[in-house]
Amino acid sequence: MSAKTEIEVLRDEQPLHQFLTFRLSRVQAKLNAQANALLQRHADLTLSKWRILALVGAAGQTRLSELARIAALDKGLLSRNLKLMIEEGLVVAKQDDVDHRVQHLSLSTKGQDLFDKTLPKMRERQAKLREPLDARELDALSSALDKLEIAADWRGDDV
Amino acid sequence: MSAKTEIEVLRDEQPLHQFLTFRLSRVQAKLNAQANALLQRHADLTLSKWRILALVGAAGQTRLSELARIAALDKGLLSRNLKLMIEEGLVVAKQDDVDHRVQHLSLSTKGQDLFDKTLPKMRERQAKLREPLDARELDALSSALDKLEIAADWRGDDV
DNA sequence: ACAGAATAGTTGACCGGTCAAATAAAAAGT
DNA sequence: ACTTTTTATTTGACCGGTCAACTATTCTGT
Repeated sequence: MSAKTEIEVLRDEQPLHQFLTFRLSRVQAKLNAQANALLQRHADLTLSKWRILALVGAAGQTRLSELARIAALDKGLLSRNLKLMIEEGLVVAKQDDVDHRVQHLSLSTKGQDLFDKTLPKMRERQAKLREPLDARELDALSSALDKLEIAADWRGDDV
Repeated sequence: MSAKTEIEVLRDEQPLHQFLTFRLSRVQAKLNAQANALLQRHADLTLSKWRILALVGAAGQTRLSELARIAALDKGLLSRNLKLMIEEGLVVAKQDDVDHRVQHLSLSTKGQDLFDKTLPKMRERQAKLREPLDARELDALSSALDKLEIAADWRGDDV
């Protein structure tokens, strides 16, 4: 019984393209491209901008740091995108007059309109994506994502 | 019964940060960072290089276009990374002598060694990631990924 | 045999996301 | 009051991934 090389084991038991993370990143890339195409076509938005639009909209009023915290988005990314969106008149920023560091962010009417116009399309997409999944799968997927997210925080110092 | 605005509906029923795709991209970003950190620490590899190493290793002998097809990786990405990996002596490229366009790729001994050295760490990580998931969840996650990948190919021309 | 399509791979341009440093203001400690 | 630390945001540098254009070679159809 000769020992198998790692490569043979991999080939036999779990080809790379079945690694959870590998598949995940493929799927995610595709979803990303899909969303970007959809947004471009309907709203002249990038995915990042759409997310920020939705986050600001849902929050009603926030600040950059809160968005970064809640959505785990990069501050730099937020700062740059918000700057653009403010220039485009989608978001309004109002300086706090007690703490001069913070800006209060909210959607302009234009931003709300764009959001209201776009959301149904995105909802429809979400529905299309969920459609092939039954309730049990959705549920399991959801809890699996939660657990993966937690496991992804672990820095494997012992491995 | 006043109609709710889209924003209210969103807030009530399905906040953005619960959108499947949003969570997916967050989880994926974290997993990515985790993998990169692990690889940096143990093997001086990027995630892309590791994947290519594993793909070439598992295939035994391939060509760029085959990798692109199988793994749905970008040709440019592959070309650049392979060029580096060939320089680093991890991969050997041998020109086909009938079709002068194609290069046959395989791992060098050094590449194999690196792969054999790294795979257990990566496997351990995969195991750690799967660990908190029960069989039902793993199963659902797997089939959900397949279904999502299919659904992600749909370009919503009717939406 | 030859023109045009297809295929393999490389390269350049660009863009989004990430990280770290810089700036600025406020809070906390002494 | 004054130095240090923390917090909020901006900016610069960089890197990976994507897309399109380009080169080189082979295949196909007439």
